[in-house]
Amino acid sequence: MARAVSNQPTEVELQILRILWESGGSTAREVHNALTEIKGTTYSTTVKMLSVMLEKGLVRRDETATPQVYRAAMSQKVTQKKMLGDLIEKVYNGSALSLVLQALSSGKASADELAEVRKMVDELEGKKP
Amino acid sequence: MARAVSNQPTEVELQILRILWESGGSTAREVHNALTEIKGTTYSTTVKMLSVMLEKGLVRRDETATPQVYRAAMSQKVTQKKMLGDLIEKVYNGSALSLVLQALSSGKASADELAEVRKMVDELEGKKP
DNA sequence: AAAGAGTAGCGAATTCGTTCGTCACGTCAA
DNA sequence: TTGACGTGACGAACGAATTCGCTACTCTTT
Repeated sequence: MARAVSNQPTEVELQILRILWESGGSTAREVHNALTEIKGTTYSTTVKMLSVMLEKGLVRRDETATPQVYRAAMSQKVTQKKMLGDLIEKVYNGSALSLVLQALSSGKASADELAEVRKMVDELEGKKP
Repeated sequence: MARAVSNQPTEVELQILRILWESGGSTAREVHNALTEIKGTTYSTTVKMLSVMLEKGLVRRDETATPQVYRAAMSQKVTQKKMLGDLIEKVYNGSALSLVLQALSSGKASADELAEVRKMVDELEGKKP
């Protein structure tokens, strides 16, 4: 048998989604121009990927426009939350806390960033005292 | 052409690793017993997966023991960090901060957990005043 | 109208992940 | 010793992901 279909976007799909999130909407050509810089694949591949993603519902397209314009079907934020939740579930045994602690202790956080995290914690604690 | 090999463990591989992390080391039979509860696959499949993972270097095995004992080649913590870093890179455009903020704002954090996060922030700030 | 250029779609080819059937071997009890 | 049983190794098979070649259209431009 084969592996089950993942509900998560794959590697390349994610790269394309990032391009679309940044642009807000692009033609196949525009997506290709951005994609080929990091992947070196052909135009044909890009178009195929877009059509696959269309079938999966990952992107929508405006067919009235010429050339057609593609947009991400889901916002970046929603997608991030989904994938984050998935990681927490599958890799952190459902513990968001240990993920957060590990992300912080990775040592990449600047003072400013730590301050932001603190602010967020303050806010959340204010809501449930 | 086909897709490139990912350096990250796949879905099933991850499930097996979690079993091994928890047990600290198991025979194929033991892994299978745990795996079949969530997957319903055959013993043959489990053994095959283990041998694939052995080739990939995801697990080691003690061949002197009978039956052979498998252990995860990498600690859970290291694997988590790798996968977390990957997610940050590919989904959060390299910003650990936005991942942390999103994880916190998901609203799943209890008061105790928030306190732990605060403690971590305190510690980190203490190191770079 | 014919040539040129870009857009879109289809299907084939390739590799990976996953699953399983089957065979070979070793051990242990009857 | 022989038969039952568990362990382990292959290789086949299938679907998913990815890549690309080729064809068909649609506009321009000459």
